[in-house]
Amino acid sequence: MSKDNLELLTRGAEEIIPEESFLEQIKSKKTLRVKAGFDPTSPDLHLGHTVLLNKMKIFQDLGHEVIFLIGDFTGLVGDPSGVNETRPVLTKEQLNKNAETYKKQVFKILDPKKTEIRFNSEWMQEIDPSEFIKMLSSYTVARMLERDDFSKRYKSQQPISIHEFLYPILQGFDSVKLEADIELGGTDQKFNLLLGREVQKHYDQKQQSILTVPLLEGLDGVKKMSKSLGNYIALEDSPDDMFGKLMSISDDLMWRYFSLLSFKSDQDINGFKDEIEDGANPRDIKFILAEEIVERFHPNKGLISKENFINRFQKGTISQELEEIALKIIPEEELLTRILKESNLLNSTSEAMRMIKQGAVKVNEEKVTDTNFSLKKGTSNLVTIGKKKAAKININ
RNA sequence: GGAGGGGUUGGGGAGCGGUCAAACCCAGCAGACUGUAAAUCUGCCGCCUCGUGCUUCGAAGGUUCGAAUCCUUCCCCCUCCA
Repeated sequence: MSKDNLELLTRGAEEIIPEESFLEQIKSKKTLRVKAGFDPTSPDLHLGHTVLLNKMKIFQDLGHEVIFLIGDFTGLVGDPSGVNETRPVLTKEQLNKNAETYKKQVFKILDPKKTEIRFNSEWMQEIDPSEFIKMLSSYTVARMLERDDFSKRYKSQQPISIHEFLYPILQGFDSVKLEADIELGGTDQKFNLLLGREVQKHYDQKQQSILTVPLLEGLDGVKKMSKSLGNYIALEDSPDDMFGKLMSISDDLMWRYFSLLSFKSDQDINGFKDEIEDGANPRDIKFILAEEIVERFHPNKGLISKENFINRFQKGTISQELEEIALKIIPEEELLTRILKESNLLNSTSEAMRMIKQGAVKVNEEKVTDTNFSLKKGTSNLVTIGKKKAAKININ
């Protein structure tokens, strides 16, 4: 194992525990079993997930066995990490559906031929009660309560369901079954990952090392990227959407994204920083980031989406791929306010009234100021609302 | 099982008989500025036929000239005691 490879593996990692045994494992040239678990709770993968997936890919490229574990059984329990209340339990059908979507998406990053996909229901469903008890005896309530979110909830008398204690242990048991040498996870998983070591020890197995990666901040730059917060970039987003969202992040956040998402070398990234110091426009550097990321998930679309972006925002013109809306009206002409609502560009005529009053609406490049403005039957009009919404509306 | 507290417009949270479409904060949206942003400033932020119009404050009734505010019943949440 060369020094470069080690750097690749540890770059961007938050913590490696215990560091010594990790280094030993890497240097041993043995093929390692590297596990990362995913809760099949959210059907869409976003860039936040890719921080971990990229790390898995690196292990994979270096010849290690990467196990993509789908926690279809533990999903029934619900991971209490970082949550201050009991999570709702998902139905079996929901879990299965989500798992399928996961599989489809991870191979945008991982090499399908080198990835071992496993479901923990595989062994959890078979487990017999005495084995189950043995497993649960691997950890104590007191130690479980050491965990931050549990202790907070316990102290503030918030409910903690018994089954929530099971989750970390089950996850640890997965490591036993898979004979994991290394487990990867987000920083919020630290407790669970460490507990895996305890469970392995309980089963007289060699303890895994753990490597945690930071949680990627979402578009707002503050909260972690998540679907429920709406600050995410999904792998399934269109190239233009993806590019636009990436360009909308703050300059500060750009560096975070560079280090966690880009495959550019530290040297390159530092070079970019120098360029900006020397007066380069940070926007142009952000272009590089956006293009790389879009290109990764939509091959050959990076440059096109960049051009679309420039056309749309920089030159103030609208890209060619406009949404076309056909609208039928009965009278000879119809109020623009109603048309905006009918076309679903806006939610209500009240909103349309406001937009017009605020000078946000343009028809065929002309700003509309009159709330009684109408469009005639048989015409085709380019309507824009603010900077983000635009459509060609054909009225018949 | 017993005793209290509460459900307000996306979230948080005021209001506690008229001046309430409902303070304030956050989120969101628009305009200005700019380097796409961010930050900042300004405005908006229930619905429509845009008017001293209409429908909202857990639900249904009731008292009143008038209710988010008072009464009754119901539903739901929380805390404390057991």
